[in-house]
Amino acid sequence: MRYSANHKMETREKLLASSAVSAKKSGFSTVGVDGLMKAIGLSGGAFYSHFSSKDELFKAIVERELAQSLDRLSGDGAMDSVKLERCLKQYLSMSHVEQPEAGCALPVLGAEIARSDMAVREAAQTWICRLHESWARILGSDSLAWAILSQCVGALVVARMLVTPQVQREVLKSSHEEISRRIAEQGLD
Amino acid sequence: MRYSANHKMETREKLLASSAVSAKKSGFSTVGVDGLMKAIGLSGGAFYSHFSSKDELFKAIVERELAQSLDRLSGDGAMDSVKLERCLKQYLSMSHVEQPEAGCALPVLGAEIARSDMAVREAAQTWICRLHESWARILGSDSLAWAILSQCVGALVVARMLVTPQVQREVLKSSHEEISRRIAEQGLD
DNA sequence: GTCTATACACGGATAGAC
DNA sequence: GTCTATCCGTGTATAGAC
Repeated sequence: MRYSANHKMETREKLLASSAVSAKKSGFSTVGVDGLMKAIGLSGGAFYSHFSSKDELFKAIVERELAQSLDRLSGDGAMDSVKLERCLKQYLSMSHVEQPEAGCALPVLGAEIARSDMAVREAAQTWICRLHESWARILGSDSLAWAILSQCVGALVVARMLVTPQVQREVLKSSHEEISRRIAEQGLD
Repeated sequence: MRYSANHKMETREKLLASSAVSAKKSGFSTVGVDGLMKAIGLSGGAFYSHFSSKDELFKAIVERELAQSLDRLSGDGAMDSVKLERCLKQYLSMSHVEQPEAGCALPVLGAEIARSDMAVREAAQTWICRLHESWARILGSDSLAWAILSQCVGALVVARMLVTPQVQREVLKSSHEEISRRIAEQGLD
């Protein structure tokens, strides 16, 4: 073969990483296959050697992104209140609001995932539930884990719609305070 | 004139209402001008007698939707704990999850609003801040109002990504419980 | 596997008749 | 104000050469 098996893997990985950034920046339906390929220095036609359709790419992006989020947010198993606080601070930060392309996929792609076919949503559910389980274990409460997860996602969606940095900051700070307060009340396992 | 001034107003209103439904169902960038006009029984070309561009329509949709949300969620001024609970129950319900086209625009259009130009985001900010003020007055806390607003939006975004109704219900119920508990602790003004 | 070329549908927007 | 026709760009996807 003129191209090594390794080459294909590497190209696929580059495509996934680059496409995830583009999708989080501009929305997945907005970006075209041609643009996604050009972004990694290839032509549009080469796309279909890696994915049979754009939808299949989306599923792969969602899986990759959420696996990464699980990694970032669930920690290495030993999660104490300090690490938890650091996690929250990073998620509910202005830099996260300002750089959607580098952050969590749920606030940006949530609506698009919700409109996708079953394959994508099943993938999303699997990873979201893993994320939830991880937090529920740390917090000692299934309900609280879902509530905090929702609130974090919502805070970013709301803050990103706004124009004024001060108001954005207020939104982030409010969720951060309410969550910290609730966790302090609850105590960790 | 062959068409009354009233006719234009009515057509514009029909277009706005119908387009909002389409946008909430399929995403604004996904739907085409032609489809939006056909949905109210007109041809695509007639669109530009009402809006100079698709973006201008989006701004109008956002304003109309958020004004409506403010109306639904802020109540008529006299908001007691019973009305508040009814509001939350409706927002965090399975029918709201299942029928995005009939519900709040923030969870569905939030990401698209965030990517829009300043005109749209300024309109969004104005109405979101009014909504916040209304809730803050009721709750007696700016911070709590932002936190609850974010959590409600986030819960819908998260629930809609999922496939299994039981998990969706759990997400909704968790946020509902946490919010009710927090409000009970806080007390109303 | 990647390229160029292409088929084909649909996007937003405009022009002129009624 | 609405229609039909049209311009022009872009979208996804495929075919065949290398």
